[in-house]
Amino acid sequence: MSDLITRLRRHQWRMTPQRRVIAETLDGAHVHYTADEILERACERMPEISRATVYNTLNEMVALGEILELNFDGRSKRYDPNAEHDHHHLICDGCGAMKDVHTVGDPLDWLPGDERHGFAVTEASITFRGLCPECQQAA
Amino acid sequence: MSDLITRLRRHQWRMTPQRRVIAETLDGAHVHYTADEILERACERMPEISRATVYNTLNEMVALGEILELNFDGRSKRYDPNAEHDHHHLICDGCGAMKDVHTVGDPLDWLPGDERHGFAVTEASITFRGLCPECQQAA
DNA sequence: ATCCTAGCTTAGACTTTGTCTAATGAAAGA
DNA sequence: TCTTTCATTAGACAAAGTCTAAGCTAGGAT
Ligand SMILES: [Mn+2]
Ligand SMILES: [Mn+2]
Ligand SMILES: [Zn+2]
Ligand SMILES: [Zn+2]
Repeated sequence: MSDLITRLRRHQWRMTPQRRVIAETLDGAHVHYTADEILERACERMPEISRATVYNTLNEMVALGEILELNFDGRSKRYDPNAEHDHHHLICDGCGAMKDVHTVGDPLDWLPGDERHGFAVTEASITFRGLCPECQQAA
Repeated sequence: MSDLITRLRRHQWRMTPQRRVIAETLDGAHVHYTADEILERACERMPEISRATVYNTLNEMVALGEILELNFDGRSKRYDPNAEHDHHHLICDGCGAMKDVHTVGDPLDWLPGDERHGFAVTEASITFRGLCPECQQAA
């Protein structure tokens, strides 16, 4: 299920131990770590890995189109290995839990022509918010 | 048309010259300045105003619910005086131009029950992207 | 009109997140 | 194995925002 590494191999991209550890950290469903969380996890397996390498590698993976860079809160960016299948996000206002979600139909259809200000609109990304099951209980 | 100041008066909120200048800078449609842009504009009318006051005042206005804090690019936050009417945003990938837009219908309806992961979903915000008329010409 | 006080403003130190640099190290083809 | 090119590293730097402690002021009380 190491899908991300398989995809990365397809590019001419020197595979170093550092890059492998970072890619393995990122692999999985509903994974949306910050650079710092990735560094922390990578350090458990490779204590000498540097912060600069984590940032370099993440930025390269984004440039290759194999991971997504997300900005939800204006604090740290989050990195999403699910770059293959278009999706949106659902975030818990209580604990920050974050899920990949899919809408019924194409969000571009929800923006009528007279609301487009002459733009050629090509993309829409949606952030849904609410309370996860655990946080609903707590409330 | 100084709508924001009118709204701010309704809260118990000491009206200082600094706060008035910041509120006046923010007033208007399709205004989405960064804190730094607001500081720059405020300084034209009140050169001694401090960066800390701009940040303090913006955070208070957000807490009062009279302006919105927006995060698009993971760089600086933007502040939106249009907090009364629900809306979304359309951004030009070329020049960064940003428009308020309205969808046909309620975005919460586009998220089916089996995509909600048990969350109580209360809000959706959409960022549309594309090219503005000027940037389409340039391309 | 003056006083008083809670709360506002200020400069600048500090924090967080991320980028850059220049020296060293190592992957991969010849 | 050798070589070249690209990757890694520590630490300096930068941008955006928060915090602190000292002085100032808006607006109510007298
Ligand atoms: Mn995702
Ligand atoms: Mn807006
Ligand atoms: Zn939660
Ligand atoms: Zn444009």
